[in-house]
Amino acid sequence: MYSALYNHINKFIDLSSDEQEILASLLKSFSFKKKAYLHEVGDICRANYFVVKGCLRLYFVDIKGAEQTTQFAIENWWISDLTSFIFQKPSDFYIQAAEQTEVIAIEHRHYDEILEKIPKLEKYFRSIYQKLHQASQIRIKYLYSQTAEERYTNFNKLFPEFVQRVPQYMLASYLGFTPEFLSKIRAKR
Amino acid sequence: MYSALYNHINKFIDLSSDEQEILASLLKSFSFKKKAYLHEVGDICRANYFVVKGCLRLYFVDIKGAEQTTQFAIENWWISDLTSFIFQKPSDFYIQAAEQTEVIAIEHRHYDEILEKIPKLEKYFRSIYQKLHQASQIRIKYLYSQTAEERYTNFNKLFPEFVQRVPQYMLASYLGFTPEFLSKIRAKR
DNA sequence: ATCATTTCTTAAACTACATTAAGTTTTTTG
DNA sequence: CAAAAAACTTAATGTAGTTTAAGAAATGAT
Repeated sequence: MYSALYNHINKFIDLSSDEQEILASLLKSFSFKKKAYLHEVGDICRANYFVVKGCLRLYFVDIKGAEQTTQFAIENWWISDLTSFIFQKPSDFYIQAAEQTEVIAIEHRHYDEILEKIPKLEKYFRSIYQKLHQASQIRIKYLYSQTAEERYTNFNKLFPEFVQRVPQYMLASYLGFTPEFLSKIRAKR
Repeated sequence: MYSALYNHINKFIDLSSDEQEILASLLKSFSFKKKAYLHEVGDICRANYFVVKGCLRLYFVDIKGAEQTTQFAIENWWISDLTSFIFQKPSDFYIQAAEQTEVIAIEHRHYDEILEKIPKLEKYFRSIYQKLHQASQIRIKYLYSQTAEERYTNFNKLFPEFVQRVPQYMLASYLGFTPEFLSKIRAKR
């Protein structure tokens, strides 16, 4: 039970078995079918989700009605709409399963409690958010320095397996262009 | 000494005076003139910087030779090239003072030490990185959903004082367009 | 105050990518 | 395994924003 998360946590800190037990009492597992929603626009993002198996995506629908995927989370990554999660206010985003997905969830009412009862986890989450911030800095740099085609080529080189996992239209919006343009890029090869 | 930082930290946690003393022994203050570099491309980002007064920017020079500003930090924000700072490897970025700026610095060799000696600070930095991640999520959403003109109008509405503080060419690149286009937008009004 | 430097503006020509729309292929479901 | 739904492709047309280049205005240094 929850061993995927324990293994991940233990890469950063050492949890005693007492602490593991406390933690276990405050977690929940969920399973989502492909295309199921963890929450929709207007809902409150009730939990911070750790992906055990599968793939989630965070997206919104823009003014023209197009889905814009802004984040993916695969195995061992956390995902949530943080603003909605922290302040428990309605989200502007959807979180959807891009594949059949198993998650471990920390619900909002247990988030502070977990950190109070197991202060060591502050270090774990500090590390997690630090990594997320690092990833953002790199992503923003790519968005600002490369053309659409370069972003695709580069992403494909860095994460070839991942590119196979999700529909192209999700990837296109994540990389900041239209599915039609992605087709065009691919046709060139 | 360092009171700007203590005040900020105390919004998140309570530091004892013992802890403040330990912390003080591991911090350094620096002052930078407008346009001075905290580090340049190829240098290692030696410290994580807390802005006491003034404004810093993180930017890189793209393949066409244009400066792309990817982050600003004003009073009470932290800034660094995290990848370079954490792994102590050469940076792809410049960090430059956009104004005469006073900072408090945590140098890399003291970063882990500070967190070990004052574990409470894990919570502080968890909160800081959590906020930064939240800001990134919002920023990415704006980048993906608004036109250049909307981004400018919106930013101007949210941070009117800040828009006055930095040259337009820095703002233009931060918002993802050229200075010429910004002039065009402004001419419309 | 004056000169040099930096920043901002204007406008014409250009281009990377979006839009629209129709057709094709692949995947899902009963 | 057939029908429906979802995902992908192609191509013509359109446009938001870039590029280039020159001049004007603001700021800084002596």
